[in-house]
Amino acid sequence: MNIAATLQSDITPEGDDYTTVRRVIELITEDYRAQPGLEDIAGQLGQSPTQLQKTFTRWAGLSPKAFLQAVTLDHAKRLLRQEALPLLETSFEVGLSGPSRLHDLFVTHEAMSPGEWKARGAGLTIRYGLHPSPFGQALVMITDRGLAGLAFTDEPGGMDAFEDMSSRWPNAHYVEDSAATTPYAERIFDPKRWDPKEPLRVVLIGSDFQVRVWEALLRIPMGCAVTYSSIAEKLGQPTASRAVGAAVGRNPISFVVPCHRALGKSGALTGYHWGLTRKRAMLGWESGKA
DNA sequence: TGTCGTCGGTCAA
DNA sequence: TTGACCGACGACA
Repeated sequence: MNIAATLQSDITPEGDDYTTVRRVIELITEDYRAQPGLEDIAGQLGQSPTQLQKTFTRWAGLSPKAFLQAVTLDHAKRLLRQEALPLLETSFEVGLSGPSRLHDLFVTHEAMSPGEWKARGAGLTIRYGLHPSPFGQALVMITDRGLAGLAFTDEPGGMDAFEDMSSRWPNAHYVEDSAATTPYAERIFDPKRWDPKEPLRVVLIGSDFQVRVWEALLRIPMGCAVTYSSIAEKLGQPTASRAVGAAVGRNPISFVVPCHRALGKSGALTGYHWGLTRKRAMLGWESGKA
């Protein structure tokens, strides 16, 4: 078995686990007033509590109880209280002093020129592939300048995600090439391989305002969260929180550009392009890794 | 809950 | 350039 195949098999169980995790999140959020216990949830999924325990530990390194706690409103509010620190002004280097930062995914980024953005991807070759991830199937898109897109889907063929992404750069040339995208997928979802010495290269394709918002998101450490309005403030446009929300929503490299760490002022998750359930899952997963 | 003010982004003239 | 339209917001009753 070669190295790539080994890594693939490392990732796959987590990918399968996501189906279970997703159902659990759906159950507790649909019915959170009833506060279903572990036994109830396991029963509804046709699993034993022990099985469920194993699934969670494998997926997030977290017990189901800790995970359920991590997706509550209270927890979101706690994350926001940590925001009192001037997180967004913290550079990557300075941020290294915080322990959780050491586990974060390190990224170098460049933005496309406005001309390239207006051309809607003309002259650009985008290679893509569908890969298992802890949050369902992930559609990875790369250019020769680095990672350009990351989307999620629960559909077997992932066509919904592909159409969503390709409509952003309709003039680009798309080539299915999962051999090329596999190394990216393996790295992105494996915290053990997040290495400041070898930052992940990403290319941000968007309008000027969008790119500034996405850069701000990249400065939020793992396991932390900020509000839309605080991003607007940091950008020097304190009244633009609503526009920030719209720009965050257009983030083409979800998870890597951590749009799931942006919350409403009340701690409410407010929205997520790839589904609120996935946003909860990401926050829960991160709280286990941070 | 609902409503309403506000401000950028986007797209079509 | 302009104007219409639309939010992953936020404040308030």
